[in-house]
Amino acid sequence: MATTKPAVKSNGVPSKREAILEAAARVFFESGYADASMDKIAREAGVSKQTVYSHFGAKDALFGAFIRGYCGRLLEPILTPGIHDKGPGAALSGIARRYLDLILEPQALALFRTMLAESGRFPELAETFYRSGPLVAIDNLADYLEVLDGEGVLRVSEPRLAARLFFGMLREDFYFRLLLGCGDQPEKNEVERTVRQAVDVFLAAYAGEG
Amino acid sequence: MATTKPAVKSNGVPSKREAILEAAARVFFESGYADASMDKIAREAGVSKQTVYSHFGAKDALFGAFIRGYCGRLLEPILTPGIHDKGPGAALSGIARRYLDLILEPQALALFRTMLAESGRFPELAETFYRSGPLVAIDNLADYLEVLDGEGVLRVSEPRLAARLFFGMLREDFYFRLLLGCGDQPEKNEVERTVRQAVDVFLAAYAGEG
DNA sequence: ACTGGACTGGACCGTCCAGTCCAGTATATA
DNA sequence: TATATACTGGACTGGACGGTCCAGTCCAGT
Repeated sequence: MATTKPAVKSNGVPSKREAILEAAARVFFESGYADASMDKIAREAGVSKQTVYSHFGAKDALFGAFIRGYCGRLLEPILTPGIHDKGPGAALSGIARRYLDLILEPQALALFRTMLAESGRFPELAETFYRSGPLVAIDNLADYLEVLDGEGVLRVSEPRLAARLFFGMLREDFYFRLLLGCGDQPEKNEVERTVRQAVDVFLAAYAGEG
Repeated sequence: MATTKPAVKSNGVPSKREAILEAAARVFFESGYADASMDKIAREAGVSKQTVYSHFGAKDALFGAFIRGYCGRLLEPILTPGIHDKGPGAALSGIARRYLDLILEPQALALFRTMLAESGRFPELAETFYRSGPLVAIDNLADYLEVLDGEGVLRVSEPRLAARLFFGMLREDFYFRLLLGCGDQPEKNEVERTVRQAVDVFLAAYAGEG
């Protein structure tokens, strides 16, 4: 049933389909999957319920479209090229800051919480999410580490594992606190302190004797 | 209405209250909060629905009792004394292994997933969970690191942050994969590899020049 | 023999929600 | 102007679930 119209009509007005997707995003972000109602999504989109159903067929399909739409955009801010030519310290710090900014943002937290809650219901979606989110970040850093190893700047025998440890350090504990909803957004300098410490640890460990 | 009977009667037969709590644990582990039905819990407990309600009053109260009951038991296996007198490498490895065994266990994963999903509905419970789970582990390791720093074995200027980074490294990535339900339980040697690498990184970083 | 309290089993209520149906309206195209 | 298409709005179905109610059973203690 899902039509294949363009997201935005030639006249610049977003199509109904687009309006529904945006409303769905808002509602899913706010309520998760189970507590989001199709009535509310229709109301938010300024569209009748039937229109929602003729575009997306069912709630889970709408949810799938929403997730897939977001996964693509997730990592754009991290994958900025050109940060690699300032030396490993600056590069790692830059990657770290960008990564934390991304995953600590309330919307990203809400999305991740929702994915966790519904991973049982949507195993394939969880997989998609993982592949287009966390995994890409790891792969990217691992590639960079491999280059550094090749140049002899660092000694990293297992770049993928090292990358995973690095991101793990960054998330450290307040990622969980935020997911659990205890504790507020961290202060700028808390983030900075974590970044500095993690980068220091990482560089000290992989400097020469690795 | 909640009676204060002993968990197990003098004749060794578990009381109804106990049976209900056990059934609730099973059902909540399996289905989370929202998808668990009171009818099912009553059925599993071999008890009438009314009995459940006369013991616990409401679904959220039953859930609270269940969570609080588990929080206490969570960390017992980590806090084994006597691992500290084998040198930092062995001690850290021991702590790391125990920690991973604990958090990667399916039941613990299910509990954590449920807590994340319901943290919005039960903020106080989430806080309780955090305090009696992750926080205790961090505090414990931080204390130990402070001792090591005092003895001059390591140079750890911020023990709490260091502890958080250490546990973060251990969780690295497969904790997320497991939470998301993609990827199976890790092999024994995968765990071992992560432990070794994390301990190496940590020791290298905090060895002398800290 | 009687009492009081725990328990059963099942009917029942109100609510919420996904998904369907339909009669009517706007719009664009031919 | 006629016809097809997209859409509206609201009524409706069917089912799940939390929670209540109640008639009746069981049993320990007096």
